[in-house]
Amino acid sequence: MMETIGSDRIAAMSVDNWLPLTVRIVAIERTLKAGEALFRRGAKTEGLFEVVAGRVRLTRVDRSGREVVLHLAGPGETLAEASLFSAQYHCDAIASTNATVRVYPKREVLAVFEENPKAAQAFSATLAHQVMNLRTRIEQRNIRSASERVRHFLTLNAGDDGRTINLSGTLKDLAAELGLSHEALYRTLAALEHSGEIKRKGSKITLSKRV
Amino acid sequence: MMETIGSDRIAAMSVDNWLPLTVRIVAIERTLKAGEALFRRGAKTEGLFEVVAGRVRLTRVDRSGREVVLHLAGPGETLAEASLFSAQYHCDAIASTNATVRVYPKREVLAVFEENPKAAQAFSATLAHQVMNLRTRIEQRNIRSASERVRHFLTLNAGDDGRTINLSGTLKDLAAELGLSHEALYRTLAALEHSGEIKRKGSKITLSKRV
DNA sequence: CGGCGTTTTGAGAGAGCTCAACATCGGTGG
DNA sequence: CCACCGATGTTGAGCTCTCTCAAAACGCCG
Repeated sequence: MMETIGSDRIAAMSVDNWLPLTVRIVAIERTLKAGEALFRRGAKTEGLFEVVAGRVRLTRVDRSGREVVLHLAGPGETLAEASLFSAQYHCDAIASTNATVRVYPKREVLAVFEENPKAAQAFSATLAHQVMNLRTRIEQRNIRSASERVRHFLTLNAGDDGRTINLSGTLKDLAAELGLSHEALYRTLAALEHSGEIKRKGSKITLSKRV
Repeated sequence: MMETIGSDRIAAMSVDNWLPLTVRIVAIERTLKAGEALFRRGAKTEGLFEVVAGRVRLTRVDRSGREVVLHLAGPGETLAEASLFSAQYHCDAIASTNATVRVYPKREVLAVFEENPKAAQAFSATLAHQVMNLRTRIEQRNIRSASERVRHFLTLNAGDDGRTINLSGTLKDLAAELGLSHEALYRTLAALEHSGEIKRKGSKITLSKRV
C-alpha cells in the first residue's frame, strides 16, 4: 500500500493476491458518504478493510487539532492491517469521497493465516512494503523546503514515463498529505511552473526533462 | 520495532518471540565498528538482522546530502524485515556505536514461515507494530513547533512512572531523530528546563507532574 | 443566480536554520 | 601529569522560509 496519491502502482495491495475466496465470501460490504468515519481511534477492531470504490484516508489529530494524513487508500487497497493484531484502532479512518468498503472479520482472516502459509507470507510482504513506504514518507517529512518536498513527491509519483503525475484529489488534499499549508503548495507549484520545471494541465503535472 | 531512542519497551521486537532455534543456530555473527556500514541502499539483500549489542541506525541521504534517520535499533531488535521480500535494500544501515549483529539468512527465515504459521504470524504482528510506530513518527514530524515536538517525544518515551526518560544516545543523535537542528534541541530543552517543565540530570530527563 | 469549496495572490510575523564563537568532556600521547 | 584534540554541548544573532490571516477570482451544483 502507499501513502501518496499517485503511487498506487508502486505497492498496490490487492486482496486478490492472498486472501482466499472462502474469506472473501463472508465479507460484508459497507458504504460511506464523504466525510463519514469508517472507524475512530480507540474503537474496538473489527477486522481488515478493503476499499472497493472511492477513497478512504487514515488520519490522526494532533493536539493542536490539526489533521495528519497517514495514508490515503484507493480501490483495491486494504486498510488497518495492523489492527488484526491489536484490540483498538490507533487512528481514524474517514471517507474522503463517497466510498464502498468490504470488511473481512479479524477472526476469519487470522484463521486463514494459520492454515495457509502462502497467504500469511503475502500478508507479511504487504506489511513490509508498507513499512518501506512509511519510511519514505518520513524521509519526505524531513525535507523542510516546500519546493524540495514537492519535487520529492513528484519524482516519487511520476508515472511510467517518469515525467507525468496524475493527481487524484484536490490540491488542498495533497497539501495536507505533504504536510504543507495549501497556500504554500499553490505558491510552490506556481513557482515551479513559472521556472519551467513543470507544466500543469488540470489535474495532470508534467516534469520537464532534466533539472 | 521503534524509532525513538527510549521506547524499546514499547515495541521491542525480540527475535526470541518467533524465530525457532533451528534458524537461530545457523545465524552468523558479525561485528561492526562505529560508523561502519552493515549494508547500503541498493545492495542485494542477505536476510534479517538482529542487533546483539550496540546500536545500528537505518538512514537515507536526501538530495541535499542530509542524513535522515529512519530508525535506530538497539540490542534485541531486528533490522531490515522488509528486505525478506525484496531483492535490494532500500536504505543504509550504519553502526552508530561499535556493534554486534546476527544475520539470519533470508532463505531459512522464509522456510520457517512456510512450516510454522505461528512464527509467520508473530512476524506479521511485529511488522504491524512497526507500522503503528512509524505512523506515530509521521505524526511527530507533522508538529512544527520544536517544543511541541520535544514534548511529544518525551511523553511518548516516558518510563514506567510516566515521568522519567533515559536518553541512550547523544543529544545530537536525538536531534537528528526528531528532525531538528541540534541547536534548536538544545535551546528547547534549556527553555523547558528554565520554565520548570522538565528537569535534566545527565542523560536523564524528568517531566514535572502535570502541565 | 446564490452559495460553498477550491484555487490564487498579498502581506506580515514568528520560528527554526545557519553561521559562528565558546565551553565541556574524554581520550591520547608526549 | 598535562597539553592537545575532536566531538558534544551551549549560547548568540541574523536570515530565510513557511505559516497565518485576508481577500478575491473561479468553478461547480442546486
